[in-house]
Amino acid sequence: MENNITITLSETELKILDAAKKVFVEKGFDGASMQDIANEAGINKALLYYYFRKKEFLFKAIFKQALHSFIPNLLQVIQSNETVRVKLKMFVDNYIDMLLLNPHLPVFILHELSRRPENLVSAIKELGVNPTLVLQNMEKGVVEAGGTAYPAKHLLVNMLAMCIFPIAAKPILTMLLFSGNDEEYQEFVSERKQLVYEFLLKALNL
Amino acid sequence: MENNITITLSETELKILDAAKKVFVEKGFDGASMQDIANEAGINKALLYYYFRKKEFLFKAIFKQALHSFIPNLLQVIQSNETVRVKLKMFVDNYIDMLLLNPHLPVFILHELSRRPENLVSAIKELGVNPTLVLQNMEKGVVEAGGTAYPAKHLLVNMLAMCIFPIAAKPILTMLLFSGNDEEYQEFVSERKQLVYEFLLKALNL
DNA sequence: GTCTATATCCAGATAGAC
DNA sequence: GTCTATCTGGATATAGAC
Repeated sequence: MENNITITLSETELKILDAAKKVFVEKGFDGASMQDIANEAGINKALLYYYFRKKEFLFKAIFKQALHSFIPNLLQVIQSNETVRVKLKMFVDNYIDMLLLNPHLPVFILHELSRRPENLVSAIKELGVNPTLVLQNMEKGVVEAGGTAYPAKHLLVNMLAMCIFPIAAKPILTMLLFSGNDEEYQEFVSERKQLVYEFLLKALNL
Repeated sequence: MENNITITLSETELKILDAAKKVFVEKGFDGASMQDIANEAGINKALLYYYFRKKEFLFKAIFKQALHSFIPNLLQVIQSNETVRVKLKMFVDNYIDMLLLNPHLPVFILHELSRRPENLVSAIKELGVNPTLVLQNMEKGVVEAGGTAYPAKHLLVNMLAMCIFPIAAKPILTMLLFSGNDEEYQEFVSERKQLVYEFLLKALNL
């Protein structure tokens, strides 16, 4: 199973990966052209093919990275020795902060997975994440802290939803709730770090 | 502002719109080809241009429709004479049911809006939805029913998030939580109609 | 209104010079 | 390794016959 090797990437290869990440995440696989990526990287288009041979291969390299950020390292937070409250706060804070830095990430991942779910099977395996344990810990942790039992899968989805959706739906929310004012939107999302946390506490009776 | 007219659409035009909806919503603007749409409609490609002149025009017709479904008619539910609890239940039930029938809708809307937010301004105006009143009503309704005050905009986003996200993230959730078993995923989403409702009640102390 | 044929363009991909 | 030049296919879009 461990057929990975570590290689040192050249300067150019790094430039390409950076550029490809930016372009793919913003435009999606179908909307991005190899010319776009070459321009962004400041190199010749043929070089892309020299290093990656096909658009698809370059894309897969990017997609894997992106998926790793998107599926947060729940294990680390949930399996830590903190109280449930602290864990929840840490998770929401860190995840929303990460998403604010990568605002296009959610829509990119959701769109590409919806177009080509096949990619997922292999990618998930490489992640090595098994959520079952995490879920059991969550549910037990809540009850032991005196909270109300709530199905762990639904709780996890609720948490992710409340963090991810406002980032994914930025354009429509900015328009609908803030008349297009971007600063108000940013402020709103920052507020959510505290408000989502409180919402979860109340819902779980913690 | 009212420069709309009502026209009767021909059989062929309806076939085209149906096909275009299916193809665009599944593949996105960049991923869909006019040939795809012609095939789906069972007609000649040139006919598409006869009726809509440009891919973009055909797309806009579809997008407008889709946006209307995606921004639910909150007004109707919220402004009704029911109790807050009933309103919440009705909203979650109806919205999740609609999304289950249109599983690609969320990602389609989010992706296209993220690619071309310009389209939004005009589309929103045509919707004629002003959420401010709705929001005030929600907040007041909760407090008057004996619940805990919670910022209405955040409440609205939480509700939408918990309904929309599990549909948008179907592939990854099916894989991560149900080892790829589709029926279990479907079952899970149906359960949410009740569980999201209860989650909201508890969080609002209702 | 509906079709066939075709023009035009652009994107992915390769060949080969340096 | 990096570039220029080029091939090839497929996509948008139009012309014109029926």
